[in-house]
Amino acid sequence: MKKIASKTHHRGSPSAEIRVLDASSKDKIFRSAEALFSTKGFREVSVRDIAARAGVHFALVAYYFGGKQALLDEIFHSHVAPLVEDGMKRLKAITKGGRKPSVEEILKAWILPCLRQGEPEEGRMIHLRIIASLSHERWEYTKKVSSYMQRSYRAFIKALQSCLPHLSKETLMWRLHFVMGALFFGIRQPASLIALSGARCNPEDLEATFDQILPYAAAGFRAAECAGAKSRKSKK
Amino acid sequence: MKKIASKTHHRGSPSAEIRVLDASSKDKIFRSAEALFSTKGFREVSVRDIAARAGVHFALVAYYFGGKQALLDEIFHSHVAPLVEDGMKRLKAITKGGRKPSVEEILKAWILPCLRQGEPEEGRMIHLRIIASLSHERWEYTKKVSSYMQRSYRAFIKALQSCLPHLSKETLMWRLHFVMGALFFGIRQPASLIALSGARCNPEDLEATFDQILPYAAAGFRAAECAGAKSRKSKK
DNA sequence: GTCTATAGCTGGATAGAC
DNA sequence: GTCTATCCAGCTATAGAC
Repeated sequence: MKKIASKTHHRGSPSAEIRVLDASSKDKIFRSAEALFSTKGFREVSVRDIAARAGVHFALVAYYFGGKQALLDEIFHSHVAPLVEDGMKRLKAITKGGRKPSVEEILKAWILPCLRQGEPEEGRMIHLRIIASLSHERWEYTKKVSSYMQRSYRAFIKALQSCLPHLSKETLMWRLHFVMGALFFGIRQPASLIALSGARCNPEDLEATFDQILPYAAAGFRAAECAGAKSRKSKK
Repeated sequence: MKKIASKTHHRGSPSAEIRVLDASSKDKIFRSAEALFSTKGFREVSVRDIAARAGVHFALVAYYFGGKQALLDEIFHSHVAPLVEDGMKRLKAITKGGRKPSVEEILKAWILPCLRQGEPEEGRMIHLRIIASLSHERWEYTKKVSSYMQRSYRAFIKALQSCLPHLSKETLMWRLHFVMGALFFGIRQPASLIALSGARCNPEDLEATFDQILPYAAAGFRAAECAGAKSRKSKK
């Protein structure tokens, strides 16, 4: 409603990058849906809620996007794709010319895109919450996120392997999974830590989250392989 | 339908501990609801689904439990309370007589109740999924979990503090939060790691999860305090 | 204790007026 | 491009028959 320098969210138009003065109804719906989905998830939010928050009629959701599900898909894509791109870009930057980065550097390149470092404050929280909350809700989206991430995920595992060669690939995968869990959980459930810590820690402060998770995760990655790791790779 | 040695799930009856041959309709509904809520969440599951899976008529849900929400509350309570109890018991056991346990021991006491070590296999996954999925869905339940956990949480933080005295309380709180995130995420979204790892790691294998997370988290806890931790305790 | 029937609500989609 | 009116599906809950 106030700031209107918005990216278009259409995958089909690579030409038009930034379109100012685009606070059309369509745009308002899109932003409203982002905000609501990110806090409440998909099922909890009705088309009517979205329209109400955007100040438009709910019929317009179907008119512009084709339906609730289609709207979600568009939002989802617009958020996941840059995540992967940014991660790959950062990884390339630190491995340029065969250079071997430290664990910290690699983790930083993995974590920062999740926290959308560099983006304007207003959209950052929404962004991660979308990913966290949707992948927590709908199985299809977990699958989608995973398949989107495959490429960058493999590259990161490879990088980690070359700087922690004594660890098995499986262990590295587990540990990277733990990092994602810590990030997503913090962002999806800030209330939990806020309540338990008596408001002394706040996961909504993304800088603090980063400062805290990096040394913790880096040290965790450097831990020795656990005893039974190889013997029971996948028991089930 | 097969094994019927079930605990009663009524908080009001502390006397009757185990009641065999209780595979009544009420019990079937309860179990069915546990299974469905744990995999799909609350909103995604209808009373009709629950009844269908239990093989009874959907009207019975209201008859026995008073409604969908009340059923959920009962399930929820029956799962969270033991979690806290078990954690406290384990913590007491390792600190008995003023003994100072290691980080590993403390974390073990925190993690194992979450994974319900010692319980029969069939119910373990359901249990944690209930907590993870509900606290991801409804804000009230995050609040409820938090308030239930306050007591044991504080005790654990205190124990950690006494064995890692160089770390601030805030840092310990962050790190314990990361552990919970890793656990919950793994259990709620096993598909994610399974897909990304090409089925080489499986978070549904709770023993593997434990083996993997313990050395990782313990090493993470031992990491030095991050530089900016004190200065920007809670910026926001 | 169990099921039928139904009331009453919410929400997504759409045809058509403006 | 926007809104009205309406349809229809699916849900919870409940009164009352068996």
